[in-house]
Amino acid sequence: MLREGGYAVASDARAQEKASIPDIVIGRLPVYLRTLRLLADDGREVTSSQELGEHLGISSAQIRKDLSHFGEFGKQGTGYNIDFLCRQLQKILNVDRIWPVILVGAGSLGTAIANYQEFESSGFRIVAVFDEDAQKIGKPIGQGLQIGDFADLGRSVAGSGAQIAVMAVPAHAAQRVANELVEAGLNSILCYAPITLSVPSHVRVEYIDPVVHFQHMTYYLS
Amino acid sequence: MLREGGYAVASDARAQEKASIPDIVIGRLPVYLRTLRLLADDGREVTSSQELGEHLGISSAQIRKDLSHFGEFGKQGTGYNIDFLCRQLQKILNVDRIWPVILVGAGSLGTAIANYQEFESSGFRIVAVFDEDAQKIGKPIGQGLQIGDFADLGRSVAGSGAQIAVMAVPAHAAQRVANELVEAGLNSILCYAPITLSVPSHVRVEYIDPVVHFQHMTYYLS
DNA sequence: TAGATTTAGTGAATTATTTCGCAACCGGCA
DNA sequence: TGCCGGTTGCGAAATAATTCACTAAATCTA
Repeated sequence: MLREGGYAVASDARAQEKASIPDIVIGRLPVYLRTLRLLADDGREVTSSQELGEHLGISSAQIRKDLSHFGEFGKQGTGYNIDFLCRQLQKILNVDRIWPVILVGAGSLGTAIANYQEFESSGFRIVAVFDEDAQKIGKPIGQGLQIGDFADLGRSVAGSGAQIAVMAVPAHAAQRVANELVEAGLNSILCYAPITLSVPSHVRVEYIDPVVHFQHMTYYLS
Repeated sequence: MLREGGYAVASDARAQEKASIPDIVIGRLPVYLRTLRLLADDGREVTSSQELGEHLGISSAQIRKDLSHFGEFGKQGTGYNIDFLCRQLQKILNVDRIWPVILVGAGSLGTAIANYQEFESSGFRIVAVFDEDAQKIGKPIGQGLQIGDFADLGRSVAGSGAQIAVMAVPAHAAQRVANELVEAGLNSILCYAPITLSVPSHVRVEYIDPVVHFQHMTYYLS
Protein backbone atom coordinates (compact mmCIF):
# COMPACT_ATOMS: atom_id res chain seq x y z
CA MET A 1 0.00 0.00 0.00
CA LEU A 2 2.83 2.35 0.81
CA ARG A 3 4.47 3.20 -2.46
CA GLU A 4 8.27 3.02 -2.35
CA GLY A 5 10.40 4.85 -4.91
CA GLY A 6 8.83 6.05 -8.11
CA TYR A 7 7.83 9.54 -9.10
CA ALA A 8 5.14 10.93 -6.91
CA VAL A 9 6.58 12.26 -3.72
CA ALA A 10 4.52 15.37 -3.19
CA SER A 11 1.32 13.46 -3.87
CA ASP A 12 2.16 10.69 -1.47
CA ALA A 13 0.84 12.74 1.40
CA ARG A 14 -2.49 13.03 -0.35
CA ALA A 15 -2.50 9.36 -1.28
CA GLN A 16 -1.68 8.55 2.32
CA GLU A 17 -4.48 10.78 3.53
CA LYS A 18 -6.96 9.14 1.18
CA ALA A 19 -6.03 5.72 2.43
CA SER A 20 -6.33 6.71 6.05
CA ILE A 21 -9.66 8.48 6.01
CA PRO A 22 -12.47 5.97 6.51
CA ASP A 23 -14.56 5.40 3.43
CA ILE A 24 -17.69 5.73 5.52
CA VAL A 25 -16.70 9.32 6.25
CA ILE A 26 -16.25 10.05 2.55
CA GLY A 27 -19.69 8.64 1.95
CA ARG A 28 -21.26 11.24 4.22
CA LEU A 29 -19.55 14.25 2.69
CA PRO A 30 -21.82 14.40 -0.37
CA VAL A 31 -24.81 14.43 1.94
CA TYR A 32 -23.32 17.28 3.94
CA LEU A 33 -22.63 19.14 0.72
CA ARG A 34 -26.14 18.58 -0.56
CA THR A 35 -27.62 19.86 2.68
CA LEU A 36 -25.37 22.90 2.81
CA ARG A 37 -26.36 23.83 -0.70
CA LEU A 38 -30.01 23.65 0.22
CA LEU A 39 -29.33 25.94 3.17
CA ALA A 40 -27.45 28.31 0.86
CA ASP A 41 -30.41 28.32 -1.53
CA ASP A 42 -32.52 29.33 1.43
CA GLY A 43 -30.33 32.39 1.83
CA ARG A 44 -28.57 31.11 4.92
CA GLU A 45 -24.96 32.17 5.42
CA VAL A 46 -23.82 30.23 8.45
CA THR A 47 -24.78 27.02 10.18
CA SER A 48 -23.52 24.87 13.01
CA SER A 49 -22.72 21.21 13.40
CA GLN A 50 -25.71 21.04 15.67
CA GLU A 51 -28.12 22.47 13.13
CA LEU A 52 -26.72 20.28 10.37
CA GLY A 53 -26.98 17.26 12.60
CA GLU A 54 -30.62 17.98 13.34
CA HIS A 55 -31.36 18.29 9.64
CA LEU A 56 -29.64 15.01 8.91
CA GLY A 57 -30.61 13.05 11.98
CA ILE A 58 -27.03 12.47 13.09
CA SER A 59 -24.98 13.80 15.98
CA SER A 60 -23.16 17.08 15.79
CA ALA A 61 -20.04 15.36 17.06
CA GLN A 62 -20.03 13.10 14.05
CA ILE A 63 -20.13 16.02 11.68
CA ARG A 64 -17.32 17.81 13.47
CA LYS A 65 -15.24 14.67 13.63
CA ASP A 66 -15.82 13.92 9.96
CA LEU A 67 -14.77 17.41 8.89
CA SER A 68 -11.77 17.38 11.20
CA HIS A 69 -10.17 14.77 8.97
CA PHE A 70 -9.70 17.44 6.33
CA GLY A 71 -8.92 20.61 8.24
CA GLU A 72 -10.57 23.28 10.32
CA PHE A 73 -13.50 24.88 8.58
CA GLY A 74 -15.49 26.42 11.39
CA LYS A 75 -15.21 29.15 13.95
CA GLN A 76 -15.98 28.67 17.63
CA GLY A 77 -19.11 30.39 18.79
CA THR A 78 -20.28 30.93 15.21
CA GLY A 79 -20.21 27.70 13.30
CA TYR A 80 -19.50 27.23 9.61
CA ASN A 81 -19.73 29.68 6.76
CA ILE A 82 -21.91 27.78 4.34
CA ASP A 83 -20.42 29.02 1.09
CA PHE A 84 -16.91 28.43 2.33
CA LEU A 85 -17.67 24.93 3.59
CA CYS A 86 -19.40 24.06 0.33
CA ARG A 87 -16.36 25.10 -1.62
CA GLN A 88 -14.08 23.14 0.64
CA LEU A 89 -16.21 20.01 0.38
CA GLN A 90 -16.36 20.37 -3.39
CA LYS A 91 -12.59 20.56 -3.46
CA ILE A 92 -12.21 17.53 -1.18
CA LEU A 93 -14.64 15.51 -3.28
CA ASN A 94 -13.02 16.69 -6.51
CA VAL A 95 -16.27 18.16 -7.76
CA ASP A 96 -14.89 21.65 -8.20
CA ARG A 97 -14.91 20.68 -11.88
CA ILE A 98 -17.21 18.82 -14.28
CA TRP A 99 -16.67 15.09 -14.78
CA PRO A 100 -17.77 13.57 -18.04
CA VAL A 101 -19.95 10.51 -17.58
CA ILE A 102 -20.84 7.73 -20.00
CA LEU A 103 -24.35 6.32 -19.80
CA VAL A 104 -25.03 2.81 -21.01
CA GLY A 105 -28.64 1.81 -21.51
CA ALA A 106 -31.30 3.96 -23.12
CA GLY A 107 -34.42 2.27 -21.83
CA SER A 108 -36.82 4.10 -19.62
CA LEU A 109 -34.38 4.29 -16.72
CA GLY A 110 -31.53 5.39 -18.98
CA THR A 111 -33.76 8.06 -20.43
CA ALA A 112 -34.68 9.31 -16.98
CA ILE A 113 -31.00 9.49 -16.08
CA ALA A 114 -30.18 11.31 -19.31
CA ASN A 115 -32.89 13.85 -18.51
CA TYR A 116 -31.93 14.36 -14.88
CA GLN A 117 -31.10 17.99 -14.29
CA GLU A 118 -29.12 17.77 -11.06
CA PHE A 119 -25.94 16.29 -12.45
CA GLU A 120 -24.56 19.41 -14.03
CA SER A 121 -24.70 21.50 -10.84
CA SER A 122 -23.17 18.66 -8.85
CA GLY A 123 -20.07 18.14 -10.95
CA PHE A 124 -21.20 15.71 -13.65
CA ARG A 125 -22.23 15.80 -17.26
CA ILE A 126 -23.46 12.92 -19.35
CA VAL A 127 -21.44 13.17 -22.52
CA ALA A 128 -22.46 10.01 -24.33
CA VAL A 129 -25.23 7.43 -24.26
CA PHE A 130 -24.94 3.92 -25.65
CA ASP A 131 -27.36 1.10 -26.28
CA GLU A 132 -27.28 -2.18 -28.16
CA ASP A 133 -30.78 -1.93 -29.54
CA ALA A 134 -30.61 -1.02 -33.23
CA GLN A 135 -34.05 0.54 -32.90
CA LYS A 136 -32.67 3.10 -30.48
CA ILE A 137 -29.31 3.89 -32.03
CA GLY A 138 -29.30 7.32 -33.60
CA LYS A 139 -32.30 8.58 -31.67
CA PRO A 140 -31.92 11.81 -29.66
CA ILE A 141 -31.78 11.59 -25.87
CA GLY A 142 -31.17 13.97 -22.97
CA GLN A 143 -29.78 17.42 -23.71
CA GLY A 144 -28.71 17.31 -27.33
CA LEU A 145 -27.29 13.81 -27.23
CA GLN A 146 -27.80 10.95 -29.62
CA ILE A 147 -27.84 7.29 -28.69
CA GLY A 148 -24.64 5.64 -29.87
CA ASP A 149 -23.98 2.02 -30.73
CA PHE A 150 -22.62 0.17 -27.73
CA ALA A 151 -20.30 -1.67 -30.10
CA ASP A 152 -18.52 1.64 -30.69
CA LEU A 153 -17.98 2.27 -27.00
CA GLY A 154 -14.26 1.66 -27.05
CA ARG A 155 -13.56 4.00 -29.94
CA SER A 156 -15.86 6.72 -28.61
CA VAL A 157 -14.60 6.67 -25.06
CA ALA A 158 -10.92 6.45 -25.86
CA GLY A 159 -10.41 10.14 -26.57
CA SER A 160 -13.03 11.53 -24.22
CA GLY A 161 -11.07 11.11 -21.02
CA ALA A 162 -14.17 9.85 -19.24
CA GLN A 163 -13.52 7.70 -16.19
CA ILE A 164 -17.07 7.30 -14.94
CA ALA A 165 -19.97 5.29 -16.32
CA VAL A 166 -23.56 4.70 -15.29
CA MET A 167 -25.12 1.39 -16.20
CA ALA A 168 -28.88 1.30 -16.72
CA VAL A 169 -29.10 -2.07 -18.39
CA PRO A 170 -30.91 -5.32 -17.56
CA ALA A 171 -29.24 -7.62 -15.06
CA HIS A 172 -28.52 -10.26 -17.67
CA ALA A 173 -26.45 -7.81 -19.71
CA ALA A 174 -24.73 -6.08 -16.84
CA GLN A 175 -21.58 -8.15 -16.41
CA ARG A 176 -20.88 -8.11 -20.13
CA VAL A 177 -21.37 -4.34 -20.28
CA ALA A 178 -19.14 -3.88 -17.25
CA ASN A 179 -16.41 -5.90 -18.91
CA GLU A 180 -16.57 -3.62 -21.93
CA LEU A 181 -16.47 -0.51 -19.78
CA VAL A 182 -13.40 -1.75 -17.96
CA GLU A 183 -11.86 -2.71 -21.27
CA ALA A 184 -12.53 0.83 -22.52
CA GLY A 185 -10.54 2.19 -19.59
CA LEU A 186 -13.24 3.39 -17.23
CA ASN A 187 -12.54 3.02 -13.53
CA SER A 188 -15.76 4.08 -11.79
CA ILE A 189 -19.15 2.52 -12.38
CA LEU A 190 -22.54 3.33 -10.96
CA CYS A 191 -24.65 0.25 -11.55
CA TYR A 192 -28.44 0.26 -11.48
CA ALA A 193 -28.69 -3.42 -12.41
CA PRO A 194 -29.56 -5.73 -9.48
CA ILE A 195 -26.37 -7.71 -9.59
CA THR A 196 -22.94 -7.57 -7.99
CA LEU A 197 -20.37 -7.05 -10.69
CA SER A 198 -17.03 -8.72 -10.91
CA VAL A 199 -14.38 -6.16 -11.84
CA PRO A 200 -10.63 -5.69 -11.42
CA SER A 201 -9.56 -4.13 -8.15
CA HIS A 202 -8.69 -0.77 -9.68
CA VAL A 203 -12.34 -0.28 -10.68
CA ARG A 204 -14.78 1.07 -8.15
CA VAL A 205 -18.43 0.10 -8.43
CA GLU A 206 -21.36 1.59 -6.54
CA TYR A 207 -24.85 0.16 -6.70
CA ILE A 208 -28.36 1.52 -6.77
CA ASP A 209 -31.07 -1.08 -6.30
CA PRO A 210 -34.46 0.05 -5.04
CA VAL A 211 -35.38 -3.52 -4.15
CA VAL A 212 -32.55 -3.66 -1.64
CA HIS A 213 -33.98 -0.58 0.06
CA PHE A 214 -37.53 -1.89 -0.02
CA GLN A 215 -36.52 -5.20 1.47
CA HIS A 216 -34.51 -3.43 4.13
CA MET A 217 -37.64 -1.48 5.04
CA THR A 218 -39.99 -4.45 5.07
CA TYR A 219 -37.82 -6.17 7.65
CA TYR A 220 -39.19 -3.67 10.13
CA LEU A 221 -42.78 -3.99 8.95
CA SER A 222 -45.40 -6.62 9.44
CA MET B 1 -38.26 1.42 23.44
CA LEU B 2 -39.46 -1.43 25.60
CA ARG B 3 -43.20 -1.47 25.41
CA GLU B 4 -44.89 -1.81 28.78
CA GLY B 5 -48.45 -3.09 29.09
CA GLY B 6 -50.62 -3.20 25.99
CA TYR B 7 -51.47 -6.21 23.92
CA ALA B 8 -48.48 -7.73 22.25
CA VAL B 9 -46.75 -10.14 24.54
CA ALA B 10 -45.94 -13.01 22.22
CA SER B 11 -44.53 -10.62 19.65
CA ASP B 12 -42.25 -8.89 22.12
CA ALA B 13 -39.62 -11.54 21.57
CA ARG B 14 -39.63 -10.74 17.89
CA ALA B 15 -39.62 -7.02 18.57
CA GLN B 16 -36.70 -7.58 20.90
CA GLU B 17 -34.87 -9.56 18.27
CA LYS B 18 -35.44 -6.85 15.68
CA ALA B 19 -34.06 -4.25 18.00
CA SER B 20 -30.97 -6.24 18.81
CA ILE B 21 -29.89 -7.23 15.31
CA PRO B 22 -27.71 -4.51 13.84
CA ASP B 23 -29.36 -2.57 11.06
CA ILE B 24 -26.22 -2.92 8.99
CA VAL B 25 -26.73 -6.67 9.00
CA ILE B 26 -30.31 -6.27 7.79
CA GLY B 27 -29.02 -4.08 4.99
CA ARG B 28 -26.89 -6.90 3.64
CA LEU B 29 -29.59 -9.55 3.64
CA PRO B 30 -31.29 -8.27 0.48
CA VAL B 31 -27.96 -8.43 -1.30
CA TYR B 32 -27.44 -12.00 -0.15
CA LEU B 33 -30.93 -12.85 -1.31
CA ARG B 34 -30.38 -11.22 -4.68
CA THR B 35 -27.17 -13.14 -5.18
CA LEU B 36 -28.65 -16.45 -4.12
CA ARG B 37 -31.47 -16.02 -6.57
CA LEU B 38 -29.02 -15.41 -9.38
CA LEU B 39 -27.21 -18.60 -8.41
CA ALA B 40 -30.52 -20.45 -8.35
CA ASP B 41 -31.32 -19.11 -11.83
CA ASP B 42 -27.99 -20.57 -12.89
CA GLY B 43 -29.24 -23.96 -11.78
CA ARG B 44 -27.05 -24.11 -8.71
CA GLU B 45 -28.41 -25.99 -5.71
CA VAL B 46 -25.90 -25.35 -2.97
CA THR B 47 -23.31 -22.75 -2.15
CA SER B 48 -20.95 -21.89 0.66
CA SER B 49 -20.25 -18.76 2.63
CA GLN B 50 -16.88 -18.72 0.92
CA GLU B 51 -18.34 -18.76 -2.58
CA LEU B 52 -20.93 -16.14 -1.70
CA GLY B 53 -18.26 -13.98 -0.16
CA GLU B 54 -16.15 -14.16 -3.27
CA HIS B 55 -19.11 -13.14 -5.39
CA LEU B 56 -19.85 -10.21 -3.14
CA GLY B 57 -16.36 -9.14 -2.23
CA ILE B 58 -16.84 -9.69 1.49
CA SER B 59 -15.51 -12.24 3.93
CA SER B 60 -17.13 -15.59 4.41
CA ALA B 61 -17.04 -15.01 8.17
CA GLN B 62 -19.23 -11.97 7.77
CA ILE B 63 -21.84 -13.90 5.89
CA ARG B 64 -21.88 -16.70 8.43
CA LYS B 65 -22.04 -14.24 11.32
CA ASP B 66 -24.84 -12.30 9.68
CA LEU B 67 -26.92 -15.40 9.10
CA SER B 68 -26.22 -16.69 12.59
CA HIS B 69 -28.36 -13.90 14.00
CA PHE B 70 -31.42 -15.62 12.59
CA GLY B 71 -30.76 -19.30 12.98
CA GLU B 72 -28.75 -22.14 11.49
CA PHE B 73 -29.29 -22.47 7.78
CA GLY B 74 -26.25 -24.38 6.61
CA LYS B 75 -24.73 -27.77 6.97
CA GLN B 76 -21.10 -28.35 7.87
CA GLY B 77 -19.05 -29.72 5.04
CA THR B 78 -21.76 -28.90 2.50
CA GLY B 79 -22.75 -25.26 2.79
CA TYR B 80 -26.18 -23.81 2.19
CA ASN B 81 -29.07 -25.12 0.15
CA ILE B 82 -29.83 -22.18 -2.07
CA ASP B 83 -33.58 -22.58 -2.34
CA PHE B 84 -33.92 -23.11 1.36
CA LEU B 85 -31.79 -20.12 2.26
CA CYS B 86 -33.70 -17.94 -0.19
CA ARG B 87 -36.95 -18.90 1.41
CA GLN B 88 -35.59 -18.24 4.87
CA LEU B 89 -34.24 -14.84 3.88
CA GLN B 90 -37.54 -13.96 2.27
CA LYS B 91 -39.31 -14.87 5.46
CA ILE B 92 -36.88 -12.85 7.59
CA LEU B 93 -37.23 -9.83 5.33
CA ASN B 94 -40.99 -10.24 5.18
CA VAL B 95 -40.96 -10.55 1.43
CA ASP B 96 -42.66 -13.92 1.38
CA ARG B 97 -45.67 -11.86 0.29
CA ILE B 98 -46.37 -8.93 -2.02
CA TRP B 99 -46.30 -5.42 -0.56
CA PRO B 100 -48.38 -2.77 -2.25
CA VAL B 101 -46.38 0.36 -3.02
CA ILE B 102 -47.56 3.89 -3.81
CA LEU B 103 -45.53 5.82 -6.36
CA VAL B 104 -45.59 9.61 -6.29
CA GLY B 105 -44.24 11.42 -9.33
CA ALA B 106 -44.89 10.45 -12.93
CA GLY B 107 -42.06 12.26 -14.64
CA SER B 108 -39.43 10.35 -16.50
CA LEU B 109 -38.00 8.77 -13.36
CA GLY B 110 -41.46 7.89 -12.04
CA THR B 111 -42.27 6.32 -15.38
CA ALA B 112 -39.10 4.26 -15.29
CA ILE B 113 -39.99 3.06 -11.80
CA ALA B 114 -43.54 2.22 -12.85
CA ASN B 115 -42.14 0.18 -15.73
CA TYR B 116 -39.51 -1.64 -13.70
CA GLN B 117 -40.07 -5.35 -13.92
CA GLU B 118 -38.09 -6.58 -10.92
CA PHE B 119 -40.41 -5.40 -8.19
CA GLU B 120 -43.04 -8.09 -8.55
CA SER B 121 -40.60 -10.99 -8.15
CA SER B 122 -38.96 -9.29 -5.17
CA GLY B 123 -42.06 -8.76 -3.07
CA PHE B 124 -43.44 -5.44 -4.28
CA ARG B 125 -46.19 -4.18 -6.56
CA ILE B 126 -46.88 -0.60 -7.49
CA VAL B 127 -50.58 -0.24 -6.98
CA ALA B 128 -51.08 3.47 -7.55
CA VAL B 129 -49.27 6.39 -9.12
CA PHE B 130 -49.91 10.04 -8.28
CA ASP B 131 -48.84 13.33 -9.75
CA GLU B 132 -49.85 16.95 -9.33
CA ASP B 133 -49.57 17.84 -12.99
CA ALA B 134 -53.06 18.13 -14.48
CA GLN B 135 -51.56 17.27 -17.86
CA LYS B 136 -50.55 13.86 -16.56
CA ILE B 137 -53.55 12.93 -14.44
CA GLY B 138 -55.63 10.25 -16.10
CA LYS B 139 -52.88 9.06 -18.41
CA PRO B 140 -51.92 5.37 -18.34
CA ILE B 141 -48.63 4.36 -16.77
CA GLY B 142 -46.84 1.12 -15.90
CA GLN B 143 -48.79 -2.13 -16.07
CA GLY B 144 -52.41 -1.12 -16.41
CA LEU B 145 -52.26 1.82 -14.03
CA GLN B 146 -53.54 5.31 -14.47
CA ILE B 147 -51.98 8.44 -13.01
CA GLY B 148 -54.10 9.71 -10.13
CA ASP B 149 -54.39 13.19 -8.72
CA PHE B 150 -52.00 13.68 -5.83
CA ALA B 151 -54.71 15.67 -4.11
CA ASP B 152 -56.69 12.42 -3.82
CA LEU B 153 -53.82 10.57 -2.17
CA GLY B 154 -55.39 10.43 1.27
CA ARG B 155 -58.69 9.03 0.07
CA SER B 156 -57.08 6.53 -2.32
CA VAL B 157 -54.51 5.20 0.12
CA ALA B 158 -56.78 4.95 3.12
CA GLY B 159 -58.38 1.63 2.21
CA SER B 160 -55.46 0.14 0.30
CA GLY B 161 -53.41 -0.88 3.32
CA ALA B 162 -50.25 0.34 1.64
CA GLN B 163 -47.43 1.24 4.01
CA ILE B 164 -44.70 1.94 1.49
CA ALA B 165 -44.22 4.83 -0.93
CA VAL B 166 -41.61 5.76 -3.51
CA MET B 167 -41.06 9.43 -4.17
CA ALA B 168 -39.84 10.43 -7.62
CA VAL B 169 -40.54 14.14 -7.35
CA PRO B 170 -38.35 17.25 -7.61
CA ALA B 171 -36.43 18.26 -4.49
CA HIS B 172 -38.51 21.40 -4.01
CA ALA B 173 -41.70 19.34 -3.73
CA ALA B 174 -40.29 16.47 -1.71
CA GLN B 175 -40.88 17.63 1.85
CA ARG B 176 -44.45 18.62 1.09
CA VAL B 177 -45.12 15.28 -0.59
CA ALA B 178 -43.54 13.45 2.34
CA ASN B 179 -45.80 15.29 4.76
CA GLU B 180 -48.84 14.17 2.79
CA LEU B 181 -47.63 10.59 2.68
CA VAL B 182 -47.15 10.55 6.43
CA GLU B 183 -50.54 12.16 6.87
CA ALA B 184 -52.03 9.42 4.71
CA GLY B 185 -50.62 6.83 7.09
CA LEU B 186 -47.60 5.52 5.22
CA ASN B 187 -44.60 4.56 7.31
CA SER B 188 -41.86 3.67 4.81
CA ILE B 189 -40.59 5.98 2.11
CA LEU B 190 -38.01 5.46 -0.59
CA CYS B 191 -36.97 8.93 -1.68
CA TYR B 192 -35.24 9.67 -4.98
CA ALA B 193 -35.20 13.41 -4.38
CA PRO B 194 -31.80 14.81 -3.34
CA ILE B 195 -32.91 16.05 0.06
CA THR B 196 -33.04 14.72 3.59
CA LEU B 197 -36.63 14.57 4.68
CA SER B 198 -37.96 15.51 8.05
CA VAL B 199 -40.46 12.91 9.21
CA PRO B 200 -41.85 11.59 12.51
CA SER B 201 -39.76 8.91 14.14
CA HIS B 202 -42.16 6.10 13.30
CA VAL B 203 -41.53 6.68 9.60
CA ARG B 204 -38.51 5.13 7.95
CA VAL B 205 -36.94 6.83 4.96
CA GLU B 206 -34.31 5.45 2.61
CA TYR B 207 -32.63 7.53 -0.04
CA ILE B 208 -31.40 7.00 -3.56
CA ASP B 209 -29.27 9.80 -4.94
CA PRO B 210 -26.90 9.05 -7.80
CA VAL B 211 -25.00 12.26 -7.14
CA VAL B 212 -24.03 11.03 -3.70
CA HIS B 213 -22.54 7.94 -5.31
CA PHE B 214 -20.77 9.89 -8.02
CA GLN B 215 -19.24 12.28 -5.55
CA HIS B 216 -18.18 9.39 -3.37
CA MET B 217 -16.38 7.94 -6.38
CA THR B 218 -14.72 11.16 -7.48
CA TYR B 219 -13.08 11.51 -4.10
CA TYR B 220 -10.81 8.68 -5.17
CA LEU B 221 -10.19 10.07 -8.64
CA SER B 222 -8.09 12.87 -9.91
C1' DT C 1 -15.96 45.89 29.66
C1' DA C 2 -17.20 41.46 31.97
C1' DG C 3 -19.66 37.63 32.18
C1' DA C 4 -22.70 34.38 29.91
C1' DT C 5 -23.48 31.69 25.90
C1' DT C 6 -22.39 29.31 21.85
C1' DT C 7 -19.62 26.46 19.20
C1' DA C 8 -15.47 24.06 16.95
C1' DG C 9 -11.96 20.69 17.42
C1' DT C 10 -10.20 16.67 19.64
C1' DG C 11 -8.29 13.00 22.89
C1' DA C 12 -10.40 9.47 25.47
C1' DA C 13 -14.06 6.35 26.39
C1' DT C 14 -17.53 3.75 24.63
C1' DT C 15 -19.96 1.11 21.45
C1' DA C 16 -20.36 -1.36 17.13
C1' DT C 17 -18.59 -4.27 13.60
C1' DT C 18 -15.56 -7.39 11.61
C1' DT C 19 -12.32 -10.95 11.69
C1' DC C 20 -9.99 -14.84 13.82
C1' DG C 21 -9.66 -19.40 15.12
C1' DC C 22 -11.40 -23.56 16.37
C1' DA C 23 -14.70 -27.30 17.87
C1' DA C 24 -18.21 -29.83 15.88
C1' DC C 25 -19.98 -31.90 12.10
C1' DC C 26 -20.95 -33.75 7.29
C1' DG C 27 -20.21 -36.52 3.35
C1' DG C 28 -17.20 -39.06 0.43
C1' DC C 29 -14.03 -42.69 -0.07
C1' DA C 30 -10.68 -46.37 0.75
C1' DT D 1 -15.76 -48.60 9.37
C1' DG D 2 -12.48 -44.83 10.00
C1' DC D 3 -10.13 -41.08 8.07
C1' DC D 4 -9.95 -36.66 5.46
C1' DG D 5 -11.11 -32.41 3.27
C1' DG D 6 -14.48 -29.06 3.60
C1' DT D 7 -17.74 -26.18 6.01
C1' DT D 8 -20.71 -24.11 9.60
C1' DG D 9 -21.61 -21.58 13.90
C1' DC D 10 -19.83 -19.01 17.33
C1' DG D 11 -17.04 -17.13 21.36
C1' DA D 12 -13.17 -14.29 21.69
C1' DA D 13 -10.08 -10.92 19.88
C1' DA D 14 -9.18 -7.22 17.04
C1' DT D 15 -10.47 -3.32 14.58
C1' DA D 16 -13.45 0.50 13.40
C1' DA D 17 -16.80 4.02 14.28
C1' DT D 18 -19.28 6.91 17.25
C1' DT D 19 -20.05 9.58 21.20
C1' DC D 20 -18.47 11.89 25.29
C1' DA D 21 -16.64 15.57 27.54
C1' DC D 22 -13.69 19.22 27.84
C1' DT D 23 -10.68 23.23 26.29
C1' DA D 24 -10.33 27.18 23.76
C1' DA D 25 -12.21 30.64 21.24
C1' DA D 26 -15.75 33.69 19.27
C1' DT D 27 -19.94 36.21 19.92
C1' DC D 28 -23.56 38.23 22.44
C1' DT D 29 -25.68 40.95 26.24
C1' DA D 30 -26.15 44.35 29.41
